Amino acid sequence: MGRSPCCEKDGLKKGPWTPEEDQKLLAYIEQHGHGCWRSLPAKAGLQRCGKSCRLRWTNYLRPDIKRGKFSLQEEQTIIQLHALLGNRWSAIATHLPKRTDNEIKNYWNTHLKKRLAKMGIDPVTHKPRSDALGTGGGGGVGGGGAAGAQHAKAAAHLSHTAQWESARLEAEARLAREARLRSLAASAASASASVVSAPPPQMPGHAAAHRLDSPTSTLSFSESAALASVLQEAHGAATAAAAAPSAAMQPMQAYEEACKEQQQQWGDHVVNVADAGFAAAGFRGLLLDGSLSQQDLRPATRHDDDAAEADAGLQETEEEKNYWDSIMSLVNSSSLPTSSVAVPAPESYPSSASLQTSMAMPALEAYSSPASLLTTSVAMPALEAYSSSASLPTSVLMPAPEAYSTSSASLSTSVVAAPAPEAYSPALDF
DNA sequence: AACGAACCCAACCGCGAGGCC
DNA sequence: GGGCCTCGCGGTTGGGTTCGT
Repeated sequence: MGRSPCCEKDGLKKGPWTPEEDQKLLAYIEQHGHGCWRSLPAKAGLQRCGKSCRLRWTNYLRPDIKRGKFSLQEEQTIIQLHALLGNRWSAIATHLPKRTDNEIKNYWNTHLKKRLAKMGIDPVTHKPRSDALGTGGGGGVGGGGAAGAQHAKAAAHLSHTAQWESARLEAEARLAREARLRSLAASAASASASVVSAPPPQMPGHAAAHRLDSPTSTLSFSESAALASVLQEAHGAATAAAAAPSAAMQPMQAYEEACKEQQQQWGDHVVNVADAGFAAAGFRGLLLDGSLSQQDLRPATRHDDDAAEADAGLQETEEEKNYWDSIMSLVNSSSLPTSSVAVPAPESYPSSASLQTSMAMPALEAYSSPASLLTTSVAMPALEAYSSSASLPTSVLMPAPEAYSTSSASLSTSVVAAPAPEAYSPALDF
């Protein structure tokens, strides 16, 4: 309450910015940097509060801002990250180079939210709408209870995953910032051979040169690449899984319809239904369990004893499946930048279990040094290391958030402590 | 052509976190 | 340790534009 008024001083202008004001602000920042936002308006000759100036700069005038329509890949990224992070727009923005959190937020609210709603998906929970009817009232005692328990478990997993991802993002952000600072310091000290790799293409090089960095663009490349690698590998594993006996796949006609609709609505992208289905299984499993769901992959036959329970569970997961199928179909239909991200061949993932191994290690490796965050090719481990069908314990795959403490040193330590891929023997198979 | 509804997006507002004194 | 200040974030607003009748 003791807060000092920011924009309430008399004489300070509010509302839309004029071109003259933009020019003044731009000229001042290009010459001096923004420094202290509070004192900037007076120095720049603007009748605005510092907050307004900062907003105008970060959301509109910043030179490293891409304007215009969002690409399909950007939409996918937003949807997927929103499922993980919720309304943490700034965190989401770090994955989308040249997009501001405000722009993403607006795009979500005006486009994506409605689109998901149209598809019958709750944009808040990212679960099918009908889900609420099944579990909300707690009406079903028998099968509904089992389904509800499963759902709660899945939700808990998802929540845990989101927390972990959140902690990971923060750790990566810190590391990336440190790495870039080191990089800048190194290049300033010596113009000779570069110690750390050059800034990635998406990085606003000129902004860095002018010390006009956006606070939200520090790790866009590394994080995007890391995300892309995970998704790409999920896809790769799914492709391999699709080569397995056809009995392993459940019919998904509704999903096929959704895919067709999406193809019409979202653009003319090729969607391999079987492929996407398994990719969905993989990605959904990753989100909910940190592993591929056996239910998704096992043959249709099962024991009679747990048939009823499994039916209930299936009904539950079928809805989730629809959602993640639709998301994964988008992933499937897009072309990820394979040139920048080393992607293992699908053959490297002979089973669902190996998916766990392969998906975990690149991410872990990526944290092994701050510099590696800027060069994803360095981060990728040897593919042969992941050919075994061994599954990894979740604790190894996903270190507890505490492992990603504020210091990069402790992060590195925790990563180094993880066993080498070879250490994951087939004995761990389920 | 006119009007209202719906949509879009830049900008504002309030709050919390972190740093500094 | 506590208060103040600055900054960044997320939710919300409101004015301009587009669409439908």
